[in-house]
Amino acid sequence: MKATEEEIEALVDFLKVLADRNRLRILGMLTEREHSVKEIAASLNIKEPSASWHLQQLKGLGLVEIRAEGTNRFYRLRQEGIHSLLKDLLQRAEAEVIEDPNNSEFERKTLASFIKKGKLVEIPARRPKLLVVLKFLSERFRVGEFYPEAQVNETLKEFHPDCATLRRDLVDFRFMARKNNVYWRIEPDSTPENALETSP
Amino acid sequence: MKATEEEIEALVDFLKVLADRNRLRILGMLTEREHSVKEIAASLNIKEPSASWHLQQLKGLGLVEIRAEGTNRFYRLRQEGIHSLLKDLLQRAEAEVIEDPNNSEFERKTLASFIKKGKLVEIPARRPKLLVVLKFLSERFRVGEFYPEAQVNETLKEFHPDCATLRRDLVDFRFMARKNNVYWRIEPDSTPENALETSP
DNA sequence: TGTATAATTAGATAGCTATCTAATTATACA
DNA sequence: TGTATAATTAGATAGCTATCTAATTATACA
Repeated sequence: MKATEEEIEALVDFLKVLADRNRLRILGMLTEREHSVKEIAASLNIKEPSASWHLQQLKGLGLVEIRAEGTNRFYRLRQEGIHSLLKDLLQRAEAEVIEDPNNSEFERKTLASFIKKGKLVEIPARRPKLLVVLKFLSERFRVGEFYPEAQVNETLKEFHPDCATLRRDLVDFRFMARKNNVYWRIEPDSTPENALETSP
Repeated sequence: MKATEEEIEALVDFLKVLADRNRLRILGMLTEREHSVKEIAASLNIKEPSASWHLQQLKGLGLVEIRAEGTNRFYRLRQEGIHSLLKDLLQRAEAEVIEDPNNSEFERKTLASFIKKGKLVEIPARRPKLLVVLKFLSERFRVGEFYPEAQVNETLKEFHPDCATLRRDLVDFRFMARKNNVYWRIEPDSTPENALETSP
């Protein structure tokens, strides 16, 4: 991706406005129906000037528009597209970071539940789930490269403190091979013989 | 959309990390290849501790991972999915806010160039583009409702200070009708007779 | 074992922003 | 015309965060 400086500035402006708990809640409220400033302030438990300020931020991005009625000013979402924008963001925030498009549904769910914010929360006890996690971990290494044990440990420790168990499992379940304290990743379809041929 | 409080918190955390010029630039750099902390600091023209701090923020979201090599630590994107995530966000930030899925390509482009951040940057001189903009503006009013002139002006002023010209054009090009200083939107397929029948 | 390089951690700070209260503006209505 | 209600604007401030320098940690290599 080649983003120009201008694009980055525009995106930062956009994200900065969105990256606020109360403004997201306002957008959430407005997906249902229009609301006056007073209503919004009451719902968020903030004073009216604060609500007014947030709404002006959102208006600056063109996300909301105003309808005046007496002394009230009803704010509403500018377009339904925003609806899906928010929904998408929510889903992506949780999932996209972790998902691999090649993964099956089972693999996807397993990884989603065992890997949170880049950490392995627990080494799965159940064999099928363990295999999914080991496959995922093995993909942190490149096929064709050779890794000293210390480096394997360091990489695994990023995910879980018990790198020794993970390292042993990776070898036992044939995701990685080992010789003279040097490790390498086994390609899914490679045979032990092939792997040995390329060992250091 | 019904977002739980937890979902909102997760999304805010995610957006807060992304809503930073330097972190976006780092992600941009990492879409091309892995980089050391030193390289990133040099590119962004900040000191190494600052670069390190940004990378830790990104790591906290699981967006990047580390490969150690000697005293260097090379950071790389965690997955290609992020690539498309960023690209999407960029496009959306620009376009989605404004776009209407029903619009033709021409309408989409015209609106994208004339309406920036919810403001009409200029009243188009060319007839076809003017019509697109007028259609868009007319959609700010509900069919079946009647609007006093002051309210029409206020709504139009949100887009451009010269509300008088816009109001006149809306009537001249038959997007809206007017009687006794009250305005209403004409449905695309309604005839002048129909419109008069429902006038107040 | 000592020196150099890279990175991180600790601690300080400038600048930004979400919030508040008080004042002002705008509208409705008696 | 005066009063009440809603919203915005003005001005102040607490709290957060991106940044820096200095100190520490980790690794490579002579």
